[in-house]
Formats: sequence, C-alpha cells, structure tokens
Amino acid sequence: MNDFNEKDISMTFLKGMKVLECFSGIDRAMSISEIAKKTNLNRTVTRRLVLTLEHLKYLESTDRRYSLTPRILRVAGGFLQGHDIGKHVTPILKSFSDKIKESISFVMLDEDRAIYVAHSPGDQRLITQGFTIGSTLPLHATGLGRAILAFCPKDRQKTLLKKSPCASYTNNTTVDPEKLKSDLALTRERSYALVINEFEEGVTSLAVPVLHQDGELIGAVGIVGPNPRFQDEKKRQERLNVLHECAEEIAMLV
Amino acid sequence: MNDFNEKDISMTFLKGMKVLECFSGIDRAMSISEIAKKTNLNRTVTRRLVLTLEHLKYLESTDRRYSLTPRILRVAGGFLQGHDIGKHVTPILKSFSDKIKESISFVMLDEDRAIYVAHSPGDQRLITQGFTIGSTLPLHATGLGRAILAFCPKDRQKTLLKKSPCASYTNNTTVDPEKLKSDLALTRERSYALVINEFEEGVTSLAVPVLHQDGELIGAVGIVGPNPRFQDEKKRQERLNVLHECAEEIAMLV
DNA sequence: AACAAATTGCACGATAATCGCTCATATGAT
DNA sequence: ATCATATGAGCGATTATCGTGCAATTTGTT
Repeated sequence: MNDFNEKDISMTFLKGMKVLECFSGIDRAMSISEIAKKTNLNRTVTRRLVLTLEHLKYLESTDRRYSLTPRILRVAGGFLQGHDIGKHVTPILKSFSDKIKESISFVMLDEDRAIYVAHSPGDQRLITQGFTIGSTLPLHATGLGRAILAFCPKDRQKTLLKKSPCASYTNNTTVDPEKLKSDLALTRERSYALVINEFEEGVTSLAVPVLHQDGELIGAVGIVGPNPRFQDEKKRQERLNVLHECAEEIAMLV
Repeated sequence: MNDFNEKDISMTFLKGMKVLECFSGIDRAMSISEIAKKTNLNRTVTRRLVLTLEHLKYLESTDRRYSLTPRILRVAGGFLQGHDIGKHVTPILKSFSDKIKESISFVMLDEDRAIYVAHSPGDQRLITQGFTIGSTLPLHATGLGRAILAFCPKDRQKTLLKKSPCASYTNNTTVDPEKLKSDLALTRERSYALVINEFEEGVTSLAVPVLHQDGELIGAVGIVGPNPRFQDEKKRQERLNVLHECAEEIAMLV
C-alpha cells in the first residue's frame, strides 16, 4: 500500500496535504465528497482531514462547501518575506516595469515548472493572461522557463530534460530534445531566452536569468506580450538591457 | 492528551501543519531539532513530518537545515486565482496607486488579524515597512484593521472585540474597548478609518472597507505613510475618493 | 588534535490514532 | 412524492504513529 520506499513518511500528513493541494486548482468551493473524489481518498478520511483544515482556519464552509481562506497566505508570506520579495523584489520589478511600460515577472524553479514569485503589472490593464503569484509555466516552451533551464546546475538540467515529455502547446512548440538543447546553448551564450509562438500563438516572451555572484541560479525575470511588440530590434535590445539590470539588482539582494 | 472536544480532528495532520506553519516566521532555515523545539513536538515525530514535507517538495535541505521552497505558493495561488487577485485586483490597485503615487494595499480578515492579500508598491522605493502578501496587522490599532472591524458582521465583531486584549504598540494605541467602539461607530458613519500614531509612531493610515453590494464585507483597501502626508485636508479628501473608487471597483469583481 | 556536547539517524515494540465499513439522516433533483 | 446522492456519526479492527533507546555523526571548545 505504501508507494514509497521511504518509511519516514507520514501517510496521514501526506493525505492531508493532498486535500489542501486539491484547492490549488480552479475549483473554488468543493463539497467533502467532491474533495474525496478529486484526491482519491476515502470519504470519511477526507472528512476528518477537511475538518482539521477548517479547525486550523485554512478552510471555511458555506452550505457544506469548503473553500480556502486567506490563511494559507501566512505560510506563503513566510517564503516571500524570507526572500525579501515584498520588501525589495517587487519594488524593483515595479520601477523597471514603469520604465518600459510592460509587466515584468520574477519566477523560480519549482520541481519541473517555473513558478511566479513576484509580478509587476504593466501600464495597461490588458489581460495579463491572469498569471499571479503561484501560477506555473512549463520550462521548455516559455522564455522564463528556458532562462531557468539554461542556467540551472548541469545535473539538475539533465534530470529535467530527461523526464520532461515536452508537451506541445502550439504548432511551434519545441518538442525535439536536441533542438531544445541547442536553443539552451544559444540562450546560455547570449544570456537571454527568446521564445515566440511556442506556448501561446501570437505571444513572445523574453527572459534573462537571475544569477548569484557565484553563478548559482536564483530565478528568472521576463516580459511576455503580443509578438508585434518584440519585432523592433532596437526596442527589444532596450528591453533586454532593462531586464539585465533588473536581474542584477535582484541578485544583489539574495 | 487531546485538547479538542472534537473527535474529527486528525492529530498527525495537525502536527504536520504546525511544522509547516513554523516557517511562517522570520526563521528561514531551521534544523530538525530547532523545528521540534519551536513546535513543541517530539523530535522523531518532527523528523518524519519534516521528511514528509521534503518529499512533497515544500521544504528543501542544505546541510541539514530546512527551508521553504516556492511550492507553497502554488496553494496560495489557488486562493489568489480564485479571488481574481492577480488578474484584476492587483492591476486595479496599481492604477490607483500610480494615480496618487502612494502604495495601496488590500487586506482581508484572517481570524483576528488583517492579512495582506494584494499590494501595489508606491512610486518611491522607501521602506514600506516590508509588508508583503501574507503579512498581518492587528485589527484595533490600524486603519485597515478598523475598516474591517467596523464593517464586519455584528456577531463577528462582537467576538473579535471580546477576545482581543488590545495590545499596545505606542503611547497612542487605543486600548480602551469603549473608546475603540466609539471610533468604530465614527468609522462606520463616515465610511473610512483614520488612525494616527497608534501602530507606529509617526505613521498614519487611511482605509476604507470593500463591501459587496449586499453589504457583506470583503476586505479593506488603504494607504499607510508618514503623518505629514496626511495633514493637508484637501489632499486627504482626494485620497479618500481614490480609495473609495478603488474599493468599489474591487467589490464589483467579487 | 582530541574531547565534550549536541544533533541526527534508525530500529522496534507498545499504544493509540487512523481507517473505513455501516447505518441513519439530510439534501436536492425529477 | 420518490429516488439518488451526500453527509454525519458510531465503532471495532488494523495499522500507522509514537517515542524511547542507542549508535553514528556533526559541531564547537579547550
């Protein structure tokens, strides 16, 4: 019954986290049996775990439907504060974002995805695809992802490249591992990632790695937008400079 | 041994969450025995729970010291996305924040504190006290808190007023329940909270509630800054107008 | 370098918490 | 009104958790 070799895993806690995690999706309010179905847990067990989360104020219920409270943000805040995100990173993003009138995002590596850690919305209130803190992106098909992939430790990169089946999102998504590798080499060489039409048709993303002094990868910063905005060579260069400056400032904090 | 009357609580899960929560504080990287001390759990038990969290990628270890990974942001993202924070609320805050060149925050009620849910940094990169998403404020001594307290359901308010011992932060903190109640009445009457020197000496906060059409409280938006900025009557009124507009726009989303 | 103090890993048997079947009740759809 | 489904609760069997004890490792001090 135990899927893990390791004996040092608490099954009950594991199940509890499974319940908590099932709220990460789009489903907002769920009933106990829905949660049980989604997590593949026994209904009674699910009930006890849900009740525990309610007791801890992570969940609240309205007509027997449970949804997340802001409480989870306290833990998230622990991470953000520990990394000076609110105090320093977001203001940095904002100042550069104001300069180029584009939204800028900072992502980190989370298992096999790039996860949004900070974001400064651009000038216009256009649909920024709705990417918030906590949203994730595939590594192989996005600028932010490739900036990370290209600059993460070699062994980590190997693992990541091996296991990823390279999902295809558009007709232009790079799925061939060799082609991806050569693009990563190019990315490393020129110190930025440029990805066009690979994650979403008509969308370009430009990203640069955030590297610690010793070369250790911290994350990546990048801009995403409709293709036309990235076609002017001069403007693209200007944006790259801003991103590099931005990355450098962030790197100094960590 | 069981502190709770309720039998429907999973003790193991409870302990596990205790471990996860102990990273909400300032401590960034902790060893197993430090965690055990901080959570008052048996060391071996703590170990298993920590190992479980590591297995789930919420924690990572460097020389036997554990720290949070960005993974927790996925769950937080579930909350934020569900409430359209990234997609809509933050852009709204930003547009108003740009207008008045002040940072604006959106908070919600989390148990007995106001919790930052969204924030738009102002123009200057001054120390915004380092309040990030997930930071919390006391209800009775801050503008954001009082805006919430004044407009939350009566029964909830009663409970909150009863249990709070009204901690004192400065010489000016309102600690007398009666005085607090009369200020809440005033806040309700004029539809905004103004709190000066009560949480931090020299700091003023101005906040308004975010109310759903049916009057249900969603949260509060507010501005915090050094006193001099709030002394000009005309400017204060202008800011209030902006906050009210902002609150209205946010209320429309929810 | 050598020692002491503290931390950590691991095994194992006792215990108590978890599990999940069951049935009674509540809810909601047709 | 009737049926299908969801929920609450009781309860014994089981099994995962607990935490002591010891060995191995690390850390810091003399």
